[in-house]
Formats: sequence, structure tokens, C-alpha cells
Amino acid sequence: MTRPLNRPLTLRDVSEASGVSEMTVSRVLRNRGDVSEATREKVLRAAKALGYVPNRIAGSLASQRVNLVAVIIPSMSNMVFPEVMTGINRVLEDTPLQPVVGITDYLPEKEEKVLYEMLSWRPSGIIIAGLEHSDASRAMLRASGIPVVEIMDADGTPVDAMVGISHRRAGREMAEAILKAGYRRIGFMGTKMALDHRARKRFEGFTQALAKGGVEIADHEFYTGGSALSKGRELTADMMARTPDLDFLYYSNDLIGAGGLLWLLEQGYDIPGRIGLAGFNGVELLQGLPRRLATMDACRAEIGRRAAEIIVARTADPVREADKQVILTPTIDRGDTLRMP
Amino acid sequence: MTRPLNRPLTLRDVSEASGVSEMTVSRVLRNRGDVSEATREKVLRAAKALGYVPNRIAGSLASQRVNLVAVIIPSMSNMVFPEVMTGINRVLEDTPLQPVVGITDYLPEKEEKVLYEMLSWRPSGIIIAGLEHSDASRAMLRASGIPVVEIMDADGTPVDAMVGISHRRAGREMAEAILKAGYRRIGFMGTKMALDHRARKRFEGFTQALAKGGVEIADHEFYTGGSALSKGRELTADMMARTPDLDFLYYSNDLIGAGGLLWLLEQGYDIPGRIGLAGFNGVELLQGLPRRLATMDACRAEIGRRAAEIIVARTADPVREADKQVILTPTIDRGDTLRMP
DNA sequence: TTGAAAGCGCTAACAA
DNA sequence: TTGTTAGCGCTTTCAA
Repeated sequence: MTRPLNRPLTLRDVSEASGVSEMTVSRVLRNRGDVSEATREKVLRAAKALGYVPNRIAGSLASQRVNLVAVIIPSMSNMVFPEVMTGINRVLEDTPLQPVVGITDYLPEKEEKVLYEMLSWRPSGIIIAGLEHSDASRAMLRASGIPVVEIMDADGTPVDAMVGISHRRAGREMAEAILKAGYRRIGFMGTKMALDHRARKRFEGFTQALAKGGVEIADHEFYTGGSALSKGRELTADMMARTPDLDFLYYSNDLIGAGGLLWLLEQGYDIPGRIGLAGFNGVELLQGLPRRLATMDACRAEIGRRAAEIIVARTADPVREADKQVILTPTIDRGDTLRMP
Repeated sequence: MTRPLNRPLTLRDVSEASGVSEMTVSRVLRNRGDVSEATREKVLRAAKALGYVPNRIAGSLASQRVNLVAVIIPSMSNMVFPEVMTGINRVLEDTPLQPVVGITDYLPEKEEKVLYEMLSWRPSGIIIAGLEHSDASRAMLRASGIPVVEIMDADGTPVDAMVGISHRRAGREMAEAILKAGYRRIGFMGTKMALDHRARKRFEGFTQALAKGGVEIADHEFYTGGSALSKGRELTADMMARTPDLDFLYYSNDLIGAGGLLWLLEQGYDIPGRIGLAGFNGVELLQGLPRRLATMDACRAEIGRRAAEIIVARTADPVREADKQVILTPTIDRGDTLRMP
């Protein structure tokens, strides 16, 4: 009652209010050790009445344990990472661990900064997108002494554990399917991807497999920013004007693919006869389009799940080294825009 | 060199490696107080060589300052909250403050839990979606002693500060515009919204304004889960089969509206002549559709920005009480699906 | 089952 | 400009 306004409550306040030692109050609040039911009730009542919220800063410092998992991803706005988060959440929900998200905007310097910030909170584990990091970042990850799971990509060597798909293979398989279906004049549209290594790898795998089939990309275009759906329209319109004989368009993501699909339908193109289309990611949105765009699932939710499971397992038993490399293999969904061979 | 593996580095390690007192090392790493350039360099070199990452847990406990802003929102997956986050980030980027996100899934109990967790880290401020909270949550917010900004909604009384739009008014204005344009047989589709208070308020404002014009909702349907785009298709198909004489469809969000729009176009409906449509949110996606859906911008990014600005201002100067209630007033974007009166 | 003492790693406040 | 001392609020450890 005489507590100065705005001084946060401490264990001591609860201790005084309940007439129980700080130590026992702490035990009650953490459900640790044996405490008599009577004391327990007394303490809980006092804590609730005061509106006490434990100070985890102090708790973590004392216990040298922090139940946070740092999740470092490039972006939140492109439908893929929210799904990864869903997978992670689903697993961590049943544990004391809590995810904390950091965003890098695909910038290595920002990744470095975010990683440093995160590590300064001494989390119990790290889930980080991609296998490409600055030397400094890699050094921090290695030195952290906590489980590190690199996700989304499987083309490379992880610092510690890894859960993802091979984007090179994804690009390759799509190219093979396209060739097998008889398409030959192929255009590519995607984000400007110097820093999006996964998009880059898909593109590389794609062109390599085409080359193996004796086919070269007939046209390609990269974009930045803007609404993906309308970008897809514009790019497609431009490209079809420039290279009218294209018979297939491969998009680096489903959203610009959807834009292209809508435009082509409006123009009256016969799909997938005159021209075929494919995107990448397997986003839910595609279900509602006039035609189902061919795509390949990036296994986003499963990647999140498996990564979180690794962190949980390692947190429980740090020596265990199983499941360090989980490589998922998505398959092509032909939808209505990629004809059968 | 003889440091036991996996013992995290401390200030003391840097102090010993550089031959400078812990206190001065701390000063260098925080850019506080006057330190000679020579010592500064020595310390930074040592810290870098060791790969030292400061322990913020200890730092925060000692300084009684935590540069985190808790952001509590219902969901990450529906395009609206990522944009709010963008607005918040843009402002906090230029400050020492960092956002930490908690997700409630629209559940009051979960909100309570998340809020408790967040408060246990003693953040510098709270940004929380909505004005409806459990009594316990409201009590925690009040007792926290830190700036609290409730966002997205302006129909109600905030615990502290508030930044949002009136959803009741949004629904009302849309209804008025629809009536003025001469539509009379109006259907509504939306999420099951017992817990989505903003959607509920829009619906209430909408039906009230219709009633004032002597019109009653001719049909309505609520959905849960699934891809919003395909839900929009299904619901629209069902509703048009059930109530074929509808001449306007109001959707509680743009994505189901987009699904409805695609379906109606496929069926050859004359839009906005035979039937008009409107959604809500002003999502970027709409730019790429065959027709631009009428909508109303929810001012998502601006809400994030203004909320963050309030936190920043109050953190710098806790007494300042200005800008406690920011009510934004979005206007209708008629797109191509709501004809002029 | 309960309590007392000693820190966790850092920073505020003051002294030199 | 640099160093020393005394905590921050909690938990670990050990004793009662």
C-alpha cells in the first residue's frame, strides 16, 4: 500500500505480503521442490492479489537459463515465412521454449546485427534461414555453444544442423518436367536475387537442366518491389510482347506466377496447350485461382516443425547428435498449367 | 585459451585480454562516457578477437532498462499484421528499441498468457491489438507502469493510448455508399467473428446504416479456416445460388472478396452493373486482379508507425501525455466494383 | 518442508 | 579518463 507508484513488484513484496520467505515464494511460483499445500495457497493468493509478474531478467541471470529460441528469417511479408513460423510454433507450444523472431530483409549486414542482438539474450537455440552467412555471422553461430539449425536450404554445409530442400534440385526437376512435356521456348521471371540464394539456386538448377536437354532460356526478367501479383502481370505482358513464341513461363514464386496466369487467361491464351506455366512454393492462395498454377511445395510448415524438433531434442539432451541433416524432397504439383508428357 | 569450452565469454575475459578494467570495457562497448581512443581501440580489438557478445540479461538487470517493445497481435498470416509490423519496424529502426512479437490467435486466454510472458521481460512499452481484453489483461496493462498503445480499433476506451480507425464507422460508410449507389439486395460474407471484434464492429455499423436506409441484409454467411480466396469463391457461389437476386456483396476482408470477384467474373456477371462488390483492408494483392475490388484501407502501416512513435516519445519523456488518441479516417476506394451514385 | 547466504554478469554512482 | 564498490531480482546450494 505504501509501495511507491511504479516501482515494479518483486519477490520480496510477495514474500512480505504472504509471510513466507522469498525462497519459498520463488519455489511456489516455479512449481519446484516440495512446498506444503497451505504455503502454496498463501503465496499464490498474495501474488495474484498484488498482480505480481516475475522478473525473468533476474531469473534468467540467476539460473543461467533462457527459454527463448531465436528465429532469424529474411522477411515476414511473403507468405513463406509465416508458414515456417506456424510450424515452429506448433512444436514449441508444448515446451517451455518461446520463439523470438528477427528479420534480416535479405541483407547480410542486417543478419549479422540481428544475430548479435539475439545472441546477447543468450537464447537456448537458433533457427536461421539459409546456409549463406557472413564470416562474422558464421563465427558467432559456431561460438554460441547452442544448437543452431539452418533452414529452407539444403545445398551447402551447415554450421551445425540443417533442415530444408535442395533448391537446385527443385529447379532441375521443374526443368525436366517441362522438357518432358514438350515445351521448348522457355521464359523465366523472378525477383532480383543476388541476395536470395534459394531463388538463385533454383534458377541455376533450372538452366542447367535445360542446358542438359539442349535448351536455353529464351527470355528472362527480374523485378524488385511492388505487388507481386501485378508485377507478374506486367512482366508477363512485357515478355510475351517481346518474345511472342514462348511456350512456357517459369516464375520464381507463385504470386507473380498467379499474376501471369490471370493476365494470360484474360488474353485468351490456351493454357497449358499454347503455353504452360509454373511457380514455386505451393501457397494456399493458388487454390482459389481460375486455374491451379503448377508449383512445387517448399515444405514450409514441415521445415519449421522439424527445425523446432531438433532444438527441443538438443535442449533436452545436448549430446545427442541425431537428425543433423534433414533434407525434404518436394514433388511437382502440375495443377492445370503444366501438361502431361 | 584455457577457457573451458562453452563457457560463455564475460566482460572479465575482455578485461583480462585487453588489460583494461571491466568498467572501462563496459563503457567502450556501450559508447558511454569518455574513453581515450587508445583504450577504446585496445578493448574493441580484444572483444572482436574473442568474439565477445555482451550479456544483455545481466546488463538489463543492472541498468533496469530493457530496450524491447512488446507487440501483441492476433495473427501473422492474414496480410494485415505484417504491414502493421512494417510500420512499427520503420520507426523503431532508428532507435535503440526492438520489437518483440507475441501471437494470440484471437484467443483472450492466450492473449493473457502472452502478455504475462512479455511483461516478465520488463519491456519499455506495449503495442497491443484491439481494445477488448480480459479483466486480468487490462489489470496487467494498467499495473505495468509502461506506455501501452492499443491499436487497430478506435471504438472504445483505451487503457492508456490508442491508434486506430473506427470499424463501426467503416462499416457504416460502406453501407451508405452502397445504398447511395442504388444497390438494395445486399449480402454479407465474413469470418466467424465472435472473437474478431473489429470484424464484428464493421458488421454492426454496416447493418445499422442499412437499417437506417430501410434496408435489411438479404443474406449472410460466416466461414472459418481454409484458404480465403477459395472460401470467397465457395461462399459466393452458394449465396448466389440461394439468393439469386442479390445485387451487392460486402465481404469482411479483401481476400474472400477477391475470391468472390474471380468467381463472379467467370460466371459472366456484369460488375458493377448487375452486382457490386466490396471488401475491406486495402491489400496490395488487389492491384493485380482483373478488376480492382472496392475496399477501404485499414491504414495498417500508418497505425504501426503512429503507435511506435508514441512509444518512442513516451520512452524519451514519460510525462508527456500528448497524442493519446489517434483516430485515423480511411476513405472508400471504389475500385471497379462499386458504381458511382 | 523451509530458510540463509552467495552469487549470476553487468552497470550506476562515486572516488581517484 | 579510469577504477572501485555495491547492488539489480532472482536462483543455486547448502544447512536447518
